Amino acid sequence: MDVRSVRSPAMTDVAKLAGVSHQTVSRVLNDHPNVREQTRLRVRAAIAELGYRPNRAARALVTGRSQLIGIVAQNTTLYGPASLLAAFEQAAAEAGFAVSVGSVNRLDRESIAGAVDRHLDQRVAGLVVIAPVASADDALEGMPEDVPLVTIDGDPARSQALVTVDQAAGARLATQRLLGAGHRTVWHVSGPPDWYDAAGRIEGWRSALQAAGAEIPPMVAGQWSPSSGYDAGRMLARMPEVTAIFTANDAQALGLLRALNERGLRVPADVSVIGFDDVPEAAYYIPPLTTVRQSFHEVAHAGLELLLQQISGSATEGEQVVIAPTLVERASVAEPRA
Amino acid sequence: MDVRSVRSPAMTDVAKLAGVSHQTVSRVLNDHPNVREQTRLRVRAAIAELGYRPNRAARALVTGRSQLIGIVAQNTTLYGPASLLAAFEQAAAEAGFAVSVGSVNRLDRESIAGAVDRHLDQRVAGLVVIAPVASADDALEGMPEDVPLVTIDGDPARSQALVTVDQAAGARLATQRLLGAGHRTVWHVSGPPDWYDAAGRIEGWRSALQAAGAEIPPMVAGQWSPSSGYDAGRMLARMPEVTAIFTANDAQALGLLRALNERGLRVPADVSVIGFDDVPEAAYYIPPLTTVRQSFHEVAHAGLELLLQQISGSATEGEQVVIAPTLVERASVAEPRA
DNA sequence: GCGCGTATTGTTAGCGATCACAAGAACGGC
DNA sequence: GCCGTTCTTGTGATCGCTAACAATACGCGC
Repeated sequence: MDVRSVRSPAMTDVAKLAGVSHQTVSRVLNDHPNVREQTRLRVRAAIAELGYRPNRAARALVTGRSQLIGIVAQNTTLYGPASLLAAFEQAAAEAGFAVSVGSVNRLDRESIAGAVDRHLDQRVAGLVVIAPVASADDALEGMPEDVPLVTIDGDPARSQALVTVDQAAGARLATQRLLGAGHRTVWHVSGPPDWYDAAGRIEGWRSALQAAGAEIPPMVAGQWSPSSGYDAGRMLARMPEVTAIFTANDAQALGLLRALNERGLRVPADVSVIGFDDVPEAAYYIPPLTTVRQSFHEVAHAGLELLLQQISGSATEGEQVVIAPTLVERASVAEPRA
Repeated sequence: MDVRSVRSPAMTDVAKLAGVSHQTVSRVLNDHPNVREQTRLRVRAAIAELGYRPNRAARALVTGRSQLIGIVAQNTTLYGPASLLAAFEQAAAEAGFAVSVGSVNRLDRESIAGAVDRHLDQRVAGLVVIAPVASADDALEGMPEDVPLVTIDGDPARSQALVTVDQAAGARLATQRLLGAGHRTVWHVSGPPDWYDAAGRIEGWRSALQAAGAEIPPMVAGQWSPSSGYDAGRMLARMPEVTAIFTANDAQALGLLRALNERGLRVPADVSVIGFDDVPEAAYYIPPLTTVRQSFHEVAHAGLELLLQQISGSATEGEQVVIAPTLVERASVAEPRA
């Protein structure tokens, strides 16, 4: 009696206590139909009494699948990826899956492939890859066919399961808002054009101008960083004809706002600005930033659902989900001065 | 010949190809000493030829330990936690470990315990818990003794392995900088006082004032959010005697800057401000924010090292590591007006 | 009463690694 | 030439679970 077992209880211990075979315990655990209600209860009681928890490694060994979902993301320090990651983790936890992260520093083929490989090592049940540039998509080319895969932000032209945000629609929203306020045209500080997101926003901006019959000014090519917004701002501040600017993200807008401020230009009185992302700080920029919000929560949920469908084998081939962004009105847009 | 095996190769396949027993393959894989060099090479070649990768589930089953590290964090959307997570993931990957995240929404006992439990289910090799408030520490009380555990930001009074940033030192740095610029005293907008970080910053601020013989003004209690900085700013802006403010983090400082700006106060000409965190955007606030930087990279590395020591059994009892923050000078500090 | 289908439970055989132990080879000392 | 070490390799059991199959019980129709 005094000799307490050091190791945690296994299925056979539960079986012994409940007076059944270990297989019956397994059936109860996996909700198999053909178990008598009374037996099921007895097993449940034994499980509770022993504080038994199934050994996932053993299960993974025999089924060949773990309850782990791998996620490959880049630069998870930034607001966007970090939010996506958090949303994913939460959604997965609700579905009984754990999430293993593999962040990469660069989005080249090699880095991505390495991260994917590490996850495959762990025998993940499925894989989510955030592939915002073509090179990341490319790295997925040689993937084994049999592991469920969902791509986020990837190339819609590929036939994988994919979740994206309709960047062009968001850009159109922003551009139309500025045109609607009476601006003759809208300037755009872009993100790195090899990113799908940036390309989509450029396209949406262009198409909205075109549809409105407005002049299409040259695009100012930038990066995602505040510093590139700052640089663009210094340049645009010298051009009096610039009265409305749409930036590819909020960080850029922050830098832009500072550059305009330094040059003595007031936002929105002199220049109107719209960003993209709706980071938590955007409401406290000077002035509060009107911006486009993309719901990472929706993206994560849609992505997980697609993945779970594949895992359970009920997947429709190459399904794609597109999430619509929305415009968040704050105080950085006004009519142009007469 | 044409019948290609569907399943991935196992150790016995490698053994057969190399003409040795599976046990010898295992020895090569685990770098056991007593294997003849020639044999080792033959096995390595066979491994490469088959593209063999060991099955972690099988290994975990027999050893009782996975190559997974669990990490419990709150609100991983914020810059601080997100950075810590990313740094940890990277450090762990270098050491051959995968990282499983469990974010929690609230820091109460129950949430933390739940996240810990889910990780224990996965049979993690070790656990990192970010425990910035007492309730999180409390949740760790009932933890099984045998799983390696490192706490980040926890209570130094407890005897666990712990990594913290010396918040008080950082606050002293900021306060002394402002006093050094000639301000009679420094006001402080605090974080939620039940957070260890916030408490440390309050204490450092107080002690620096005390040491300098400066008057200690009432503390303005805030949250971590920009809105609380904004609220504090609106109040402080009405008080002409306020010339120097130290905020508990950069997000607060952002809100504060906007409130001051709205009231027509210039920073740093009228009021000097120092923040805490050095978020990437801080350099692009208006004006660029002088702030205190804590190196998440160092924290993560120290934490992982402590954890790996425990996992390998070479741990010194209850070791604690303290990381020193540094001051980052920008443009939000100046001498007070005469 | 016999046969058959269905619900419930048990038995056995792996999954793919590690561990403990044993066996054979090589080598030096007497 | 025999014996005891040390180095190297192999054998068999085992981890805790699920899958496949077997066995038993029960009910029903003829």
